[in-house]
Amino acid sequence: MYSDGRGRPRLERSRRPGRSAREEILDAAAELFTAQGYARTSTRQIAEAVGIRQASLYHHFGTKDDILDALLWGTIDDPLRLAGELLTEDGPAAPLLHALVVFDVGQLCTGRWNLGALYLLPELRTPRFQPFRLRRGELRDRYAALARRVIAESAGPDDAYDLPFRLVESVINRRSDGEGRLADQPWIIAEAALRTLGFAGDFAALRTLTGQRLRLTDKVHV
Amino acid sequence: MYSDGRGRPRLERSRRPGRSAREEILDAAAELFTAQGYARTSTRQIAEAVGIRQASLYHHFGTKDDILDALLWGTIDDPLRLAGELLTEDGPAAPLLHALVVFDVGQLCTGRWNLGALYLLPELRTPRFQPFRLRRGELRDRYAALARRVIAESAGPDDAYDLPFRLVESVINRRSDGEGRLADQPWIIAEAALRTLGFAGDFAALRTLTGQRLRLTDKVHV
DNA sequence: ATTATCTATAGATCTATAGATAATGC
DNA sequence: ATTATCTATAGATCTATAGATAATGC
Repeated sequence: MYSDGRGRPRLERSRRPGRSAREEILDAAAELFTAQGYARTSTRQIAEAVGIRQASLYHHFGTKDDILDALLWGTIDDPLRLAGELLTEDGPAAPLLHALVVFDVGQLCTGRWNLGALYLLPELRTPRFQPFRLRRGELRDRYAALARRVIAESAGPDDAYDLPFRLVESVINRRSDGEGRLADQPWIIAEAALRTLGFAGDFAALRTLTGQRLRLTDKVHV
Repeated sequence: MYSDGRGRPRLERSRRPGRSAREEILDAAAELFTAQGYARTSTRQIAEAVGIRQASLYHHFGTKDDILDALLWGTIDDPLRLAGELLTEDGPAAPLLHALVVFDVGQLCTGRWNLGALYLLPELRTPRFQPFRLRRGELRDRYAALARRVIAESAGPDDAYDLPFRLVESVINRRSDGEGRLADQPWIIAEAALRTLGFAGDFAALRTLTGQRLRLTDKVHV
């Protein structure tokens, strides 16, 4: 890896966290894209937020949409892998879905920027981002698979299988609207997701179970 | 009202529904803004979709964002008024919230375009659209007021008051993702909203009640 | 006279490329 | 030699305005 002190010096001191110029750019772009949207954010604005010249961005990213693409992929890996692991487990599905929701909402709520807002950008509907859309569709499918198991166990409504995923998405809007204590959201949403599926078991027990499980996987994954 | 056959003739025949040029423009802009977003839709594209020249738009709207503004206000009036009326009613709150959700989701699902997607545009966070944001905040507050009544009646979770509104919003994403039978959504979401509040009553009875109520208000409002 | 369109364009962007420059590494 | 920055700019937009034109209404 080259990057430390190589190349012509910048005119300004860096203003961003991140070990490399690439990370600085991603941090600045994340702030601007989530706040203003993609189209309204110019490459000049991103460069200014980093403390470099507009053209210098193109040493690290080939095009503007490569920056958005890099941000998007960074958000999907962890929940997708966790969902895949949980699906392989036997036994009651409610604790599995509970843990997935708590983890995913936690990630959406605690990030430095509201990266989930990137999923709402109209640019994502263009062909450029189809690979990402497909990958996110896989995550939605895994939510649905877990949800169907919970419905079967709880004799819940057959048509509710998509709601847990949608409830998780809803925290993006909530965070954009600047509402509520975000720290509570994972537990609120996880409980609500199970309720929509007809689950009426012991939520307090689920909370402790999920707490244990995520502390465990924390060490492995995060 | 002047407009029929007055003014210089267009070069092309109109391609859009709508009695006035203004309505044609709004229809074209609705299609393009919901599909591509606001920033990526040029005034030239809108004009082409109508069958007029780009500059002719400015006879009907002062600026591009006046077009978006007009679309937004057209979506909020009916649900806001219905929510206000329902809040004045006494008796159990569950049927009131049920009716509001069914109506609102129905409107979001059956429109010619997915107008709810306009709420997700990053441009809405600019000061230009603050009046609209405030108005939509009122609708959210009315949902929350009804939800709190349902929670009190059902001994549900105190922190779930925002979820019905968020579940209604979720059909926007669902429709954007092109998923599921939209005709079912009002009933699915209304039931789910009540479940998140701890309501465990007779959903079949609620469906018939809401059916009657909305057929009634249909005659008055829609 | 009034209205709704048209043509033409000013002025302000914005992305990406070309090529120079100032560091470090070998 | 390699790297990361810089300066300068081409080329392609896009919004909104100015002013002409072709209808109808009075």
